Amino acid sequence: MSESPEGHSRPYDFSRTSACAQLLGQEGFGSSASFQVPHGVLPDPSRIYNKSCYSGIASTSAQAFFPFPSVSTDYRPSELQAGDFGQPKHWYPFADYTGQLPGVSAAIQPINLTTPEAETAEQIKLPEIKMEKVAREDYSSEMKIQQYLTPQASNDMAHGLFYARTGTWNPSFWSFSSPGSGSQTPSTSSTSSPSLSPSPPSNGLPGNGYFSVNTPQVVPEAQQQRPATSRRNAASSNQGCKEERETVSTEELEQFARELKHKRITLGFTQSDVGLSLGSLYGKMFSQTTICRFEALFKQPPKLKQISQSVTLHPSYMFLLPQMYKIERVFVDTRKRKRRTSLEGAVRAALESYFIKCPKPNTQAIKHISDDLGLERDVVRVWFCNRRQKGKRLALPLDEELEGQLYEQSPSPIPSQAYPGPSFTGGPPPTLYMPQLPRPDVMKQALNPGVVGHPTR
DNA sequence: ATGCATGAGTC
DNA sequence: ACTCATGCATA
Repeated sequence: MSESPEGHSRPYDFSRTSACAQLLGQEGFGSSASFQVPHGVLPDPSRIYNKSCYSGIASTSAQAFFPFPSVSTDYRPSELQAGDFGQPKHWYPFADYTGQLPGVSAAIQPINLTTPEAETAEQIKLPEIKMEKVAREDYSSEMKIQQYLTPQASNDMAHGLFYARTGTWNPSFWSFSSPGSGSQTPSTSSTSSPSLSPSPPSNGLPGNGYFSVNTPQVVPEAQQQRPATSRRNAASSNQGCKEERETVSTEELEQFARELKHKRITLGFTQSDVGLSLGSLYGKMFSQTTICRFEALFKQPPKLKQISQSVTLHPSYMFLLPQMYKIERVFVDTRKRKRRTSLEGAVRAALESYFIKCPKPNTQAIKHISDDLGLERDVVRVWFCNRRQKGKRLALPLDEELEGQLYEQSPSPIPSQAYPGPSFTGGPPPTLYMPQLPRPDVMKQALNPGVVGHPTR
């Protein structure tokens, strides 16, 4: 086996996180109708993904205070750039909003430092985070959201959540979360104040008003109870009681994931940004990995599902981020994580082969395998665990399409009788853990008994 | 995007 | 000891 070079640091890039989620939430999911993405509008994707493009102050701090107009402007930046290749480095997602065209430079400036919100942000002192890459040690698994509510936040919007700004959200999609929203017209303010210094709530900004959300406690995933019954959605019943909302349908969640992704990309944020920002909402951040899995449409774990549900139900939380963002370094990577083992192709194939024969090897079997392949027992054990997990993950989505016929009903595509060794065949063959749609390369080998006996040592 | 790892909860 | 949710590290 081989190991990866280094494996200890656990950096978390807090650099530009703060505003992100919020942005995403902000209007982003607005009119889905406008989600058309004219291909070709993104001549140079790298630009958007390139961190340098938006690592600057401008984007983050500024973004936070812009109620994007309609999504139709997505990808606008490209357009701008089209005529301004001289400034490839800066991609300002909201340039269009500001009404400034090419003069992008303007948009690049720390525009909103003058806005009330900005001040607030400063007071709360969130910020270093967003601008610079903070020391890697900043990896903290915990962050505190201290100011969930800005003082002013308040009242009128008390439970109002984001309703006020429903305009920016896609009514159809979010409606179920906004009691009053239904009646609102999406027009809103978004267009009203393109200025660089938008004013507070009243004008539709995701400003303080939204902080009224009381609540951190509303969100805790745990609380998201899901009334088995409902399938709910839209519009319904939740008069004012944001806390309990019923279950969001799968479709809605998928929709959410899609829009989240779309908006994220549109705004030039990374999955990490989203994870961190979301974290500020729930007191727990998520890794890039998790967000990635989430975006991958429903391969995500239930827990995240709940979170998305929460966000879906309480989109306004998305607005809270920037101002209250506060990360506290709780600990500085003290634990030592085992170095990641990198299994060679042949070994993997062998494991795959074993897996097919017996997805759930007992201790003895594991020992046998580890000996055979020259791997640590634990490595083998973990591999099997992960393999099973992977199998499920892959199987599930497919399941829906296939109506579960393949995985739910049949234990395994490959009869377990094949497992070599007396002690390995134990109980009934497990279900689900099947490598569906195996990658040819891997499976070919895996299915070839030959490799099994030839571990790479 | 995904492979390997960790840790909590559960059986 | 397993599942599950999630993260670090890497391809």
